[in-house]
Amino acid sequence: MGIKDDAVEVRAQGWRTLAALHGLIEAELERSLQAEAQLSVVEYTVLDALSRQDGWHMRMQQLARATALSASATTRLVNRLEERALLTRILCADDRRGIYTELTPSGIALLEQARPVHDATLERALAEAQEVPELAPLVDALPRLHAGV
Amino acid sequence: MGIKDDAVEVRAQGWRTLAALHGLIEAELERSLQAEAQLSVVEYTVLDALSRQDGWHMRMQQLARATALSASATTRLVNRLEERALLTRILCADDRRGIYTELTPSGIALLEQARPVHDATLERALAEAQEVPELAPLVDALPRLHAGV
DNA sequence: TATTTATTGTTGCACACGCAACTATAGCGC
DNA sequence: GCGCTATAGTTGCGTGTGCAACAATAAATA
Repeated sequence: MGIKDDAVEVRAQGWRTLAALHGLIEAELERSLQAEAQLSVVEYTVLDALSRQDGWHMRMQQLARATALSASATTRLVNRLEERALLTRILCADDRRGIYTELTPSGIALLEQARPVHDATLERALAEAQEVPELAPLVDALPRLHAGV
Repeated sequence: MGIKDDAVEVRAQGWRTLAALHGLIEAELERSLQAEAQLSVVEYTVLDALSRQDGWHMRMQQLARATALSASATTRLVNRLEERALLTRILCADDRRGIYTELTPSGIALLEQARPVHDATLERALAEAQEVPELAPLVDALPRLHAGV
């Protein structure tokens, strides 16, 4: 029973660490992306996800999953980006309920401007987190996940 | 240069994995805690943090850090919990700017009711994440962080 | 002591979010 | 073909959030 309780506590602690690191990184990304490219983190996530998609288009629901957002939030997120002409909605031919989104040249350009900012901030945030004893082990573990790639 | 670019991409991918897992877990916790204890995740985080604090009181700023929230959001978060009589504000004697927060008996009771829900949901969410190829490596790495405890 | 500067917490405001209800299209059974 | 259920996306509404400006107290400096 002691062993079982330990497992619970270890999970809880792992979750707290994960949440803390996530909060720290997201806050820094939010600031720098907002300052350098007028993009929020989710907005950047959308542009980035679209750019890494074959053919550069995704359905609303895919975007919702990629951003961990609700359907309604995704609609408005796409609205904002479309109003700024960073992407366009494209009606789906075979399934007339579906809507594809696709980056515009402006969207690609802004993404290419924002990506180095994103990457540099991420590197800096991880370095800072490295200094926090609580977070350091997770920071170390992170690059090992996809090291083989 | 190829090596350096790889490091950037590995970091980005690690961050995407971290964000995805965080989003998945938080969404499930949000639902179950709301349903079973009328608590949001941050609200639970506050109660939990207070319960694990010596003397059971923390300053606003500590809470802000523990929840990765802004100062203003923390003020209102404490307002909500205080209105529900789950915690109380206590003026700091030595530093009259500071304000301590302390769990009430109701707060402790609700936390004790919510904690098993939280822990069970966390276990379930991690098990689900385990099934997602993208997330599995991180799920595996998580308990190793504090395994020695 | 008087003045300036830093720190702690709160409030006005605009905005992004989730939930529930809605419309429109697709797919299935008869 | 006709209904029924499921799915895709949008909109109304209430609420939680961050930023900037603020008040109150502490600490530093002269």
